[in-house]
Amino acid sequence: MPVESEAPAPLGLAAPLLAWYDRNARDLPWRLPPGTPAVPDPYRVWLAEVMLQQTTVEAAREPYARFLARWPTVAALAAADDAEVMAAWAGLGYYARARNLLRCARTVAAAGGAFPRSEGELRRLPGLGPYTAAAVAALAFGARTLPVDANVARVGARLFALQPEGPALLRAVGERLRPEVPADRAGDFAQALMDLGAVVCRPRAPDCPRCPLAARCHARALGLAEAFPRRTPRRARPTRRGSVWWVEADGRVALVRRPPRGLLAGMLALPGTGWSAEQPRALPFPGDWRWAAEPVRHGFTHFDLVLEVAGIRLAVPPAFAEGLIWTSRDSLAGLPTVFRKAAAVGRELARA
DNA sequence: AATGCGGGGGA
DNA sequence: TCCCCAGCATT
Repeated sequence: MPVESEAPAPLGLAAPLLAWYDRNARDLPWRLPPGTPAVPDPYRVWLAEVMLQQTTVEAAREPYARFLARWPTVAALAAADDAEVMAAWAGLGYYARARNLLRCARTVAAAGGAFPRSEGELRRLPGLGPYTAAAVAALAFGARTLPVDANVARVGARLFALQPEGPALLRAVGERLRPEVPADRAGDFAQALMDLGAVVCRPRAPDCPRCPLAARCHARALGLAEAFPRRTPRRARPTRRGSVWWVEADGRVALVRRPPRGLLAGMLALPGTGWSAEQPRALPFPGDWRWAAEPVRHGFTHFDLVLEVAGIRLAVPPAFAEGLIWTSRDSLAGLPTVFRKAAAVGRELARA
């Protein structure tokens, strides 16, 4: 007998988990009720999964509805203007997702308009990593695989009292839980684990008495549910400073397009200085400027930004920089959050 | 394996 | 305030 068939026997987690899910599934706009025989539209699943990468369910609800209404099919999205999609993504963060969203839509549309069904093929599309490829395969196509997100990783870490962190934890959880995936409800199994992680097996104060898997949970048995998964200490975020300028003329304001790589790549922005540790107030040209009394503060992933805001209103639009985009003062919806904050301040400065 | 990449919701 | 979220691409 070959020794290869070392696949661990299922522990029987699916039955209690799915029974719990059938009664407690969250009502989410991109989800069909548990046990629904018809699989959902792969386009909707994919759109939701990309939007939910490192983004909370609550933050994704409204943008998801907006995107779906505006671009109801992958063909519609593939035909959209880049700037329009980037503007619609403004405020959601991680803007590489929006660029990859478009690249992926165009790839799929060019290939006939149907998403590939296999996890391996999905994995090659722009913006689909291990998680999203598995999620689309399981949720949209019923493939017997398991997407391991932060929820599933936490549930698995506690269930098996796993010590590893980061990518090693994701692998360990996948290896342990994948054999538990039932062939007929792979998508529900994944979503059940996610809901369990979000609602019961929470990062803080897990509600173990309500957990259908509590009797099988090793961390719970140790009285250490909240200690898993191990938390990696975070580094302190440095502060950077800079200035931005609200330059208004004839009801329009000067914007610029940020470079295609790096932070806020390709997004609209207010013109201004670069950002560094120590950056004094600076202006692009002399004039009757007003400085905001308080700077705008904004936290990014790895640094905090303190932005001084200067505003001026002129009779004639000045050409003080390359590539200025003169935009209606009242339609700045396409700005990332940091510039939306600064614009609100600048508009007031130029009003007086 | 480590790092860069946003923003917000909830405690 | 702090923590952490339906991760991915790049190095």
